[in-house]
Amino acid sequence: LRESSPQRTSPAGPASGCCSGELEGQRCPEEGGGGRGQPSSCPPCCFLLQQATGLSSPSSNEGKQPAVQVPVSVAMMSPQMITPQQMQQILSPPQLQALLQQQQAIMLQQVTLDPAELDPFPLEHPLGNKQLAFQQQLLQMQQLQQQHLLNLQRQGLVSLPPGQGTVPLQTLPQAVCPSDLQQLWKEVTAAQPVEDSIKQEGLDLTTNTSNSTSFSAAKVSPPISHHPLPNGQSTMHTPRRDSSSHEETPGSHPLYGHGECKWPGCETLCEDLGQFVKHLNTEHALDDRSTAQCRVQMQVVQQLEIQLAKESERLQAMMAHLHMRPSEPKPFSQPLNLVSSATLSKSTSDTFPDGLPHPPTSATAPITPLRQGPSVISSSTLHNMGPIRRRNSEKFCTPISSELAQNHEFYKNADVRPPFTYASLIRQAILETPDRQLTLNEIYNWFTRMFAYFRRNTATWKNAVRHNLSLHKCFVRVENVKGAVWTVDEHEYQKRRPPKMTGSPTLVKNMISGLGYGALNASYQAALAESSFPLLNSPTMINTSSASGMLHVGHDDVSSTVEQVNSNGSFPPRSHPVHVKEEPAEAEDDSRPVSLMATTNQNVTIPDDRDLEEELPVEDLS
DNA sequence: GTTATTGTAAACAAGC
DNA sequence: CGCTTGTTTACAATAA
Repeated sequence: LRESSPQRTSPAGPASGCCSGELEGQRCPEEGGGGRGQPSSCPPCCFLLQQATGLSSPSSNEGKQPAVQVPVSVAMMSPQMITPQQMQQILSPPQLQALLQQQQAIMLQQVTLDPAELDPFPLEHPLGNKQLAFQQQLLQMQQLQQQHLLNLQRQGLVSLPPGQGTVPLQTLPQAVCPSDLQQLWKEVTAAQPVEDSIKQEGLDLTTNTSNSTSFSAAKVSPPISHHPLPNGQSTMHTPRRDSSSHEETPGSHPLYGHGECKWPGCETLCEDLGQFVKHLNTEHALDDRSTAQCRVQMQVVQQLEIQLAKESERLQAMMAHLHMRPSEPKPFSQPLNLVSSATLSKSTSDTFPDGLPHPPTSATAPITPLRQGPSVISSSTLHNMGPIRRRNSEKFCTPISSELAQNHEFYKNADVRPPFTYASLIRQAILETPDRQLTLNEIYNWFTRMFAYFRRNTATWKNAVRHNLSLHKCFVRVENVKGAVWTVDEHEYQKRRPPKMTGSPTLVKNMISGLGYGALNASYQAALAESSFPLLNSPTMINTSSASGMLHVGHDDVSSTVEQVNSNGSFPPRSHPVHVKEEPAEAEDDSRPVSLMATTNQNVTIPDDRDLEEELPVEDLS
């Protein structure tokens, strides 16, 4: 019966027309154009999927595979034959993990130890393509592995702190040094090994860099790639503005410098710009070779961005440790438009008419889900790509507070629906405040502040918020002197929650079979902590879970940990459930100075949070 | 198949 | 009158 109605039936007659249009745009990222229940049509998840499959064009590598002495495995098969998701279904998590690691190690060995691969003249070397295949396979394997880790997180079994996800990928720049990359370029230039893959994936670079920079998403899900955020941003990060600004400069070209072509692997000498342009149009025209080179460059950029994100995080941790304030903004990894959630939540918790922060303005900050997303977000985020109903709601070991602590920057920037129920989010918003109470408008502000997703379609989700507030007994409306505030009856909230893992032997058993004890222990403790403590999880819990033996956790999780310290440490949880605020606490902006350091870096780039308190240009959808 | 949960839409009322 | 806030109902989708 459900299949018979391709569209979501709306009971309302006349209103459904206009709303459906808006709704369509809203749900497009989740349901895609292929209809409900088709994961392949969900752009974000497919993006990750394609990261693991399409980037390296395994089909083309398949033909070159005999040159590589890699054991036959499903991982090396064409994605047309077995997708990573299918592979994950076929293999158990430890099997998959081991498989990926094994193949990664083998390929690394091949790439790094084979002297022939270091041939400085790869143009004539028959193994050039092989190395390209290696590196692409490496990328694929690492992305697969990363996705697998995310999958583990989605199951709530692994607590992946920020930066952790980048660790496997970071081995790549070490294995593929810049010289290798240059060599790689020459190889691509010499041959056209990825010709098939390009045709296969339909990479279209005709629209210049805008498409090329977001090709990963474009080839997977044109809707989302062409679906700008309200502020005009693309959901994918686009360094286009940089290049375009270069191109607008007369007499210069981003690919031309010091009298030579800076096209990767080219270095052709050009006397002047005109000659260079001619050279560019002739030697680097739109063809398979150029697109292949562009693809490789994308991968390089992606790797560097991941590296940058990690290094930035490390810098923040270092500066936090040294009690320093970052001396300079981070224009790349830290969009200027972002606001410290903790700081803003403090400053806006009670004092209106502030509250609504600016949405990221396209003029100043390209959104960077790629940069922060894959390396930071836990895989529960991936739920948004699936059916709408797949909300986390903290049922399985993924505490919303820790999830948000780890990924709040991602949610703040990426137009991705948070995998939590409205009730969970509302509760989180309320509990984040020192008084454990918020007005409705403040809850709205929290939503828009914390999630880019909620910066549009305000009518829809605000209605849902109000609906949830009224519907759930756990939300208690308390009349205040200045109006009404909403509080959380934690007892009621806990009551409505389903049983935890402790009461689900089957789940525990599955987890034991699927993961090591460490992860189980971590998630178990996390679930216990989440269920036991009504308020935010303690950093101890986070550290404990992070210290699981399965995944290494270094100091990279300091940001999330410190942030939780801020959330809890500065404002110890109150034992009494509700404390009706009698008057607004307006002078709390500086009550948590550490938060400026502890939350992510963009805080420091914001001179004043109140600058972001204008009304959002929401409902931009036409 | 049933039930509970959740999201969405909408009607409605009260207050400002 | 318009907006916000709050309540309620209805329905669909999903998971248990």
